[in-house]
Amino acid sequence: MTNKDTNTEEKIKEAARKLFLQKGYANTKTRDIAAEAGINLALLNYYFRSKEKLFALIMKEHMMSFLSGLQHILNQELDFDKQIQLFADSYIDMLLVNPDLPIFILSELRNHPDKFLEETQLRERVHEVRFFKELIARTDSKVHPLHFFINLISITVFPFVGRPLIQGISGISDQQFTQMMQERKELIPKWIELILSNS
Amino acid sequence: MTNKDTNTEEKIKEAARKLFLQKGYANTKTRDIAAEAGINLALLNYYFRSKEKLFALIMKEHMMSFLSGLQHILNQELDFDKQIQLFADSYIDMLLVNPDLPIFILSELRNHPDKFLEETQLRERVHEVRFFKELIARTDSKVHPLHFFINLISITVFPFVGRPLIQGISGISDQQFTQMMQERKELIPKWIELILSNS
DNA sequence: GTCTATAAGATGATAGAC
DNA sequence: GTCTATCATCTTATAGAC
Repeated sequence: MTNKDTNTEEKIKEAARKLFLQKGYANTKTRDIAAEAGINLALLNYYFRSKEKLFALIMKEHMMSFLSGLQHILNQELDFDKQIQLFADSYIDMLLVNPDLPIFILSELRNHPDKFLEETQLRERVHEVRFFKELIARTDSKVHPLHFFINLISITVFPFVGRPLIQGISGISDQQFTQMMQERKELIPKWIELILSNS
Repeated sequence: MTNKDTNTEEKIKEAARKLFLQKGYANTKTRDIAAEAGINLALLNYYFRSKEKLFALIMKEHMMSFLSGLQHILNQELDFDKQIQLFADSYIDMLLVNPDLPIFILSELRNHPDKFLEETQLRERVHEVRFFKELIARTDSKVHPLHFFINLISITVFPFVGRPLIQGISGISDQQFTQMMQERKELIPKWIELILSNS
């Protein structure tokens, strides 16, 4: 672990993370990864057998970090209100650091519909946790509780997925965009509470 | 126009629409398009010069239809409330027919950051219309009106982009998903009104 | 306009020397 | 473990016959 950064295997992974995230699987060439890592093309296959195996590794890693954040937050022993605040706050912070993560995951998920969902044990990891039980208790029976979870994820994550369109339409700068996302950390909990308490 | 469907040029375009939408630019091969169209590979280049030129055509077409719907709805001479209802209703109907459209546009937009935004004249087409003026009038000065537009787009469009995750986490069937999207046509206007009237 | 054949280059992967 | 050289295949695009 001392020379983790100069370790060849780790250098390749680091380069792969960066390029796959930026351009997706199909647009990233093994030669690009080798160049970015500053190593020879043959080493990629020596360490990871194939482009596909390397990708599966990176993809799983990204999905895990995306979901374990979700899982961790939603299982916190906090008041429901605090939990939503924590969710918006920490998830937006994470997205400001990794703005390309959602579009990467969602567009690759489209190309491999089942593969990654299965091996991530998505449902087992996020389901039946405190948050959902509380959510169900908070909603009347006329509206499916999932609607509110969808809303929470939507207004938190979509701005990052739709960023080019949002900036294209409104003309706001990168700095203004970041500023607005910061504002949403406080606004989202208010909006969600409002919607929940009037349903 | 009589034989529009048997017209070779149109057959190629139709095949390209289907495949590009489904798999994106990089994952679609010119051979796939030719096969899907039932014609020879050389004809693709005869009619459209290159894969890239054909793609640019299709992409622009999709963006236009995505945006002209938006533009048309938002410029309607209706009460603000009715306008939001019309937006949710007609946009969700469109998305139920073209569920892959948002992820296609957004992931290709990532790969060609500026190209398509410029030639679509995005801002000119959507900006300064009735809807936004009304939106600004409805909000107090403490919160940027764009937040509410982002919210409207988010809760309408994101479920389709995040569909694999949503179904993966919740385990709902395709039919249940469609059912919930139908429900959202009435729910979204209520939620948006609620948020707007309490800001 | 439409086809077959093929050029020209890109790309993933491996053999073999060091 | 790391490199160079190379293979085998895929992919876009074009030349040229019909």
